[in-house]
Parts: sequence; structure tokens; C-alpha cells
Amino acid sequence: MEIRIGDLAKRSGCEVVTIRYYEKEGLLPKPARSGGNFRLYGDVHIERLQFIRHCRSLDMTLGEIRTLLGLRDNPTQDCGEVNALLDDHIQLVEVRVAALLQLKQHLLALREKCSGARPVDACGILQGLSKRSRPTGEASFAAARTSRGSSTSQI
Amino acid sequence: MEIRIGDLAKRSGCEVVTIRYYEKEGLLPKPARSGGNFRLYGDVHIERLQFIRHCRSLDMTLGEIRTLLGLRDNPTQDCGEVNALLDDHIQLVEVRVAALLQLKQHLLALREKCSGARPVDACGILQGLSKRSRPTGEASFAAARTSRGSSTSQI
DNA sequence: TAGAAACTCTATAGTAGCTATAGAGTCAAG
DNA sequence: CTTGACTCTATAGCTACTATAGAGTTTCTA
Repeated sequence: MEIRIGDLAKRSGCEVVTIRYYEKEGLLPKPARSGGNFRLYGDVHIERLQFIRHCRSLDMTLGEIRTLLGLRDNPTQDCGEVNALLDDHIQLVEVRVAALLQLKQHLLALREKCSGARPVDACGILQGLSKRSRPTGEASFAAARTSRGSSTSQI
Repeated sequence: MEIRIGDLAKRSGCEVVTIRYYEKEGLLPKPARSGGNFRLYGDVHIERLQFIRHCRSLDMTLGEIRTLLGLRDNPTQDCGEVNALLDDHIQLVEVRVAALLQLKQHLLALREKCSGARPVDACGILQGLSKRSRPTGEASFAAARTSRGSSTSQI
């Protein structure tokens, strides 16, 4: 059973270009080609792409996924590395949540400085932003930084 | 009082290249130049860069900051737009927190599938990742996606 | 069987917010 | 007068894609 890239895209819920991108990045093996040079995928590719997309839906980086795929392809050792990778990932998420919650507190504090429709000159928010912020101890919010991407659809 | 880019970097806690980047992006006005073509900054630049860095520490995008700077530079209208921008930003943070918390639940559920040091072939995590995940309703975690940047230091 | 629509191909550039590098010029101290 | 610290411009790289151009292939319809 061989399908073309468009069908694989529909099945996996990701874009055609993304599949080609994964191939270029070495996450998906190069598939066979038809007479007209179209990519032809089989069950192995379908399962592997599902694996990748599931990992992505859990917000793993392509680097982490590469590691997991490597462990899957080399099933000699024990799965301690898999556990460790996932534990690290969970911890990362926890750090991000904490940073975001603190960030939200700062934003709310700032928001309270202006409630009305006064002229911009007198706006407490803009004035608050000009000062060298030190409301409760200026943490680094780098961990909270996010992309505003479109949805990662289901597989 | 005119300082060079390195001093401004030290004062603001951001890199020299970042300052030049902000200038290129039109967030910082082009400064005067010395005889040797070095940038010379005054109080106006210092305050403006502090404003920018504070906004960045609150995780605003350069686009949002551009808007705020525009409102600051055009102080004719009321500050309703400032409020609205901040409200949007707060809401965005809330959405991200919710997405991350759900993500964490999925990760923890996955993590429970393997606890021991069994061979990778039998690892419940890898097997869980191969299946077309639908643990409790596969949300889109796009809002939780983050960069793992270095710290945004204080100003 | 011709033509058009739908699909696929490669290659390249763009996104955000920087960071890193190369290669050259400037300035102050010893 | 040389050393070292600083600055300059321009370019490429990072993540995980997305968008575009221009060409070829396959499939459907008239």
C-alpha cells in the first residue's frame, strides 16, 4: 500500500511541506519514488510520522524527537533515557507555568495603574513601563516566551 | 551627557547587537555619531531603551512595543488603546497557562506508562507515543509552544 | 484526445528576536 | 607605536515551519 504525500498529509493532519521538511531534517527516511518522481509512502512512514506528530503535540522539539526516534531505532539498551527525556520535558513545562503565572501578576499590577480614559500623558501604565521595574523582584520571564503559532492539529 | 553603545548596553542589561537591532527595527531612533562613526546616546535613548526592555521582560512582542511607543509619541488621544493592549496580553498569558497545564497532564499520563528499566522494545512511553493520542481530548497546545531562550536580564 | 484542474517537484526566502561571526576601523593606555 | 578594548557593517544562523515561484505529472472532463 503506497500513498502519495498529499494523502499522508491528510492522514497525519500536517502540511505537505512539513513532511518534506521532516525528511530534509532526517526525521523521516527518504521514501521510494514513482516514475514521475513523486514520493511514495508505506506503513512504516505513516506510523513514524504519527509518532513525530504526537511528540510535537506534546511540545517536544525536533531535537528531542530525534533522540526518541534514535532510541526506538536502537532498542538495545534499557529505556531509562526515554524516561529521563520525558522527565526533563515535564520539568520544563513546570518552569514555564511558574514563569507565566508570575508574569501575569506583573501584568495585572501594571494594569491596575490605569483604569480610566485619561489622556495618554497621564496614563499610569505607560509611566509604569518607563520605570526600571522592580515590583516584587523582576524574575526572568524567558521561560515564558512563546510563539503565537497556529494550531497543531490532531493525528 | 553622551554615552557609547557599550555603556548603554551595560546600563540596560541588553547586548550591543540587540541595541543595533532595535535601531534597525525602528524602535530606537538613530543616534548622533562621533567623529569616528561611533553611536552616541543621550538620556532620551536611555529612557526609551528602558521602556523597551521592561516591555520585553513582560513578554510583549516588538510589534506590541512599537504600538505602545507610538501611543507614547502621539499623546493626543486617551489611553484606552494602552489598556486594551495590556488586557489582550494578559488574556494571552492566561490562555498559555491553561494550555501548559493541560499539556503537563498529558505528559504525566504518558510518563506513568513506564517506570522501570525495561528494554526499549517494551517501553510504554514509546508505545504510547506511537498511538494516535486521544487521552482526554487532544487539545491544541500551540499556545504553549515556547522558545528556550537565554534569560532576559533586568534593566 | 485535448485541455484544464489538481497534484507534485525543487529551490529559495520569510517569520521572531535575537546571537554569532568575519573583517575592518577607532581610541586610550603603556 | 603597539597592544587591547571597543566599535563599525554585513552576513549567516537559530526553531519549526510557512509561503512563493516556476516547472513537471497525473487525473478528470468535454
